[in-house]
Formats: sequence, structure tokens, C-alpha cells
Amino acid sequence: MPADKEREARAPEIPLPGAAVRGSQSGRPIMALLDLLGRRWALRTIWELRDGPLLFRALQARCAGMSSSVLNQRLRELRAAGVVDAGAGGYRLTEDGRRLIELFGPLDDWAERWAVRSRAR
Amino acid sequence: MPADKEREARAPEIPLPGAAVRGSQSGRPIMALLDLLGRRWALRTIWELRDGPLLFRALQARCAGMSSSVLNQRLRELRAAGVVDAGAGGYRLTEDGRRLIELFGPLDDWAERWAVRSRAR
DNA sequence: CGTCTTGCTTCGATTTTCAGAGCAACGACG
DNA sequence: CGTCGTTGCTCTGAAAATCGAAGCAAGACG
Repeated sequence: MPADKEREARAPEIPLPGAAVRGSQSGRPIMALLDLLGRRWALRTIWELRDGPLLFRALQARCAGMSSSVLNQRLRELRAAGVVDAGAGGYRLTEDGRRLIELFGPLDDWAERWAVRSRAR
Repeated sequence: MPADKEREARAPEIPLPGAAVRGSQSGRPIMALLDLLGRRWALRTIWELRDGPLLFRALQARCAGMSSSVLNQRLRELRAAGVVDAGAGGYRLTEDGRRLIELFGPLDDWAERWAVRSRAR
């Protein structure tokens, strides 16, 4: 009956706490979070917003090579998750988002030491 | 010259500190780390190893739905990065890996509160 | 009006991931 | 020895995510 096949299969599901996500039916929040953050550019996007709001194209420029379609998709997910929001100055971390990125702060230190250790190997 | 086109393009590059990675030529360690962790199942894999070593198939079972090929690929990357190693008891976090996952500990708390806040929206 | 810049969409091409079958190596058992 | 069962892992075709680049509507500016 469908004259044309539904071509709407576009939107990948947005992982939210309480919902089933990739690899976990449990609905445990951490699983949704790991799914959300484990998508390409997701971590990077948040990371780039840590110092303040950025306009769409500025944010894209920071992540050289990220296509606008994916950036838009990630932003949509992060907004749905309440980690990022859009306002006058562009995109920025929400209160929650800022709390989240703070947890990642030490990551930078770890990475620096990682570099040293890697060189030693 | 190439009689046949090199069909060996299979192995995606493994992000390591000091090397250029997706979206960053800088070689800054944090960029390599974000690339490494921003691949599907990477975070999840580390997460599942936090409580002790797991055999390949056990690890796969924990991440219901992850294909063995991808698991193998992620493990290869994480081993190259020195975050995971393989031994008698299976795969386990290295000293570095344990330090890394510790940074993610608070993530669980954040996710729990995230769930509460989401419900409130 | 013309020209910028903005956020964002669309589309074909490429890369990554999936799902599952399958294989060699090993240990246990009889 | 032969036959299981399990292991880590590879292979393959198909589906999904991502890329890359062009393009569009809306707003600001002159």
C-alpha cells in the first residue's frame, strides 16, 4: 500500500536515561551516558565548549573535518540530553553539562602523562 | 602501476598521543584520547573491565550486541594505547587503564542524577 | 536590491559497524 | 587416540554512521 517506501528512517535514536540503548536494555543511566558520549565527535564537541559558547560554524571549525550534518546531529542529541543548549551567544554547556565536563578535566592530565609513557615504550 | 588496487585499507588508524587524529593535526594527547574513547563501544569496554579481568567472550556478553569483530578492533586499539592488556585471566585494565577508569567513576553518579533531572523535564 | 554570514539540510560516496558463520588451538574426557 | 566444548579471533555481506561538499532560507548590513 505504501506507494513509496517510507524514506524517513533518518533519525538515529537519542540515548536518554531510562531508555534502552545500544547494548543495554537495562535502562541504567550510565549505559545511556556511555552510548551518548561514545558517538563520534560527542566527547570532542563537549570538550570544545568547555571555555564558553561557540557559534555553530565556529564549533565546526574547532573540530576540523567534522561535517555539519554530524555536528548538527550531535548537538541535537546533546541538547535532548540537557547537556548543551543554544542561546544568543551560540551553543554552550548547560549547568549539567558544565558539571559533566568538570569530571573530564583530569582527563587532560592523564592524557599528558599518557603521552610521556607512550614515548617511553 | 598498481596492478590491482591495494585492498588492504582495512585497519582504521589507532589514535596515539603525538599522532594526528581525526579532527586534529596538533598531536595533542587529549585529542588522541578523545578520538580513542569516542569510538563505539570503547568507553563501554573499559567500563566493563573496571571490576576485574574478563575473557573475550565474557566481555562480549556484557555488551550485548557488540560484534566480535568490533570488540577485537577496540581491544587492539586499547592494547596499543596501553590501557588494556591480555593475560592469563583474560583482558584487564593496565595500571594506566585503572587510573583512567577512576576518572570516570563520578560519571556514574552524574548519570544517576541526570536520570532524575530528565524525569523532571 | 546585493552581499555576507548564520544555522542547517540534502545527497552521493566512503567508512564503520553489525550479525553471524566459521576456524585453529587448547584442555578435558574416555 | 578421537571427540567434545570452549576459547580468541577472522571473514563476509549487508546495514548504518559518517564524510564532504553544495546549497538554501533567514537575518543583518549597506
